[in-house]
Amino acid sequence: MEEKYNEYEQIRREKLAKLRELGADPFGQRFDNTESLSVIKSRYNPENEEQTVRGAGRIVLHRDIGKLIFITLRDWTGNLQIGLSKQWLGDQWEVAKLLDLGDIVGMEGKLGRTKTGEITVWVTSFKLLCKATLPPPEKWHGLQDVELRYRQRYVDLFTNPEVMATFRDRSAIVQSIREFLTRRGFQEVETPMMQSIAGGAAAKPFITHHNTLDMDLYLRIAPELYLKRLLVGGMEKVFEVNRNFRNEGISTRHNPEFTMCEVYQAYADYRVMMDLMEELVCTLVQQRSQDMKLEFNGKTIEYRQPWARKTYAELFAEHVGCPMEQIGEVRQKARQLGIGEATKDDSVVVNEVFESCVEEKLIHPTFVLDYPAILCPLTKRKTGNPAIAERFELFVSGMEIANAYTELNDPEIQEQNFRVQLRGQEETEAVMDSDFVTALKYGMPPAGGLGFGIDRLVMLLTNSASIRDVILFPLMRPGSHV
RNA sequence: GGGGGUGUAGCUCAGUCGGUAGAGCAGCGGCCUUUUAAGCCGUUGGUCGUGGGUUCGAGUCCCACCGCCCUCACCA
Repeated sequence: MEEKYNEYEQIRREKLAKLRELGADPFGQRFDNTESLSVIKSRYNPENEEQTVRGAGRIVLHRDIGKLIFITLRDWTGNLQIGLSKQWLGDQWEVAKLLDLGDIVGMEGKLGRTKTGEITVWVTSFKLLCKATLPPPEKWHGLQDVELRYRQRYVDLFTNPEVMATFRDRSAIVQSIREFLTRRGFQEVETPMMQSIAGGAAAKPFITHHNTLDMDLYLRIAPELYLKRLLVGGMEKVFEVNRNFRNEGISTRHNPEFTMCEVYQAYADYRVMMDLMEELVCTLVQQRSQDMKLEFNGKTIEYRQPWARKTYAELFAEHVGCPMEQIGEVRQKARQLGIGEATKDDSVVVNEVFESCVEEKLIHPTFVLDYPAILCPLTKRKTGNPAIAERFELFVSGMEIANAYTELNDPEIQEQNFRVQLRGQEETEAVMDSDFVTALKYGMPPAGGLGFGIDRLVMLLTNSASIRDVILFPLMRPGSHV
């Protein structure tokens, strides 16, 4: 198939041939014994300007002033200026003159400074490691087009250092979470991503098909029911960090695939998980803020402990203005809010009013506890009050960050809750996970369970307004641009 | 799915009342051995998202469609 090259590509492809004539491989080989550019920079010592250093990176700025070329190299630790002089390079000078923005080079030289004080590697030899045949975006503004940034994240990463920083942060956060839990004796496990029954949450699943078994499978919407099977099996403290898939709307807070951390601890309850969550997040905040305050969406969030802990009913009365039990008033409020309440159950109306009146008010970390039991089919009821479930959600900046409960371990109630849930669901999803009920019949210790979305937590910790800014390759429709 | 916004050179962006398509960066040619978004001189580059329509004439007005962003709805 004949390919069409634009002006830039054509010119750079011509340079490939020139480079080969000069004996330079435009798509070079391994380049060993390098140090990162920021380390090289930090090694500068005015007492010793003869240190030999070796590094590699991409050309992000290029100033050719004739017989001397200044280049700013970038690797994922930072930028470093190098100077290439005709006087020092001999045969390689011809190659140096063919270097372009975007090329990747390895170099060796003496670490010194220019007369204006810029730390600079005076290059004694270099190797072209990869010729870029497409030009990078504009050097000052970088890549701004949001669509292109998501579709061509590889360009976004090397042109916009703050994007690289966000994803390095994300990686560090996930690592810290693993360390935090592992240090407390939790064991990381992996449970099925492909499930024959999509359980553990109420979301629309993605469907896929196994050819040999000739059966449909669901990409999981939650790992919960498998992790609790492990509690039955005798694993006492487990967690899993992995993807969930939900076939629902996309927004600044929702991506169809997202990363979830779920944690289960035998012999605990939701209050234990509340303490665990508070400590975990504070540990993460502490690693990036001296005063336990972080900016998010233009607001300063105060993470200093202790965090607010309020019941669902308290918050309802406080922000809606009437007790949740007074269903007549609640329904009136719902109508004011434009919620079509007529055909809905009381509990659903109450919850919708709660979601639209209360959640957005919870800016600083707030645990909302003791939800109406009807909303919580997998949760143990409060002792002495079967209408209330031992469940909490954590809100920060109006965003649901975590969801946790004392796990229901009574197989009879569980089966009953499943049956209630099945009513009113579509046929494809209406399958009872009877094996899970069987597991409970063998006996699951009382336990606390906790789930939190890694992506949203990373948003908070990195002050990212959209979930797409913390997911390397957010889902996009196939585009025609690229 | 509804509402609002947006799409112009490789990138970042202007484009007035409907009247020959613009700048900066990048590129190409030239000068330059200490530049800092290097500078100076010259210069190439366009299916104005796509398809229709109105008009003597459309980047601009109208209709439809496509992508993206925001928002609402949906969302245990």
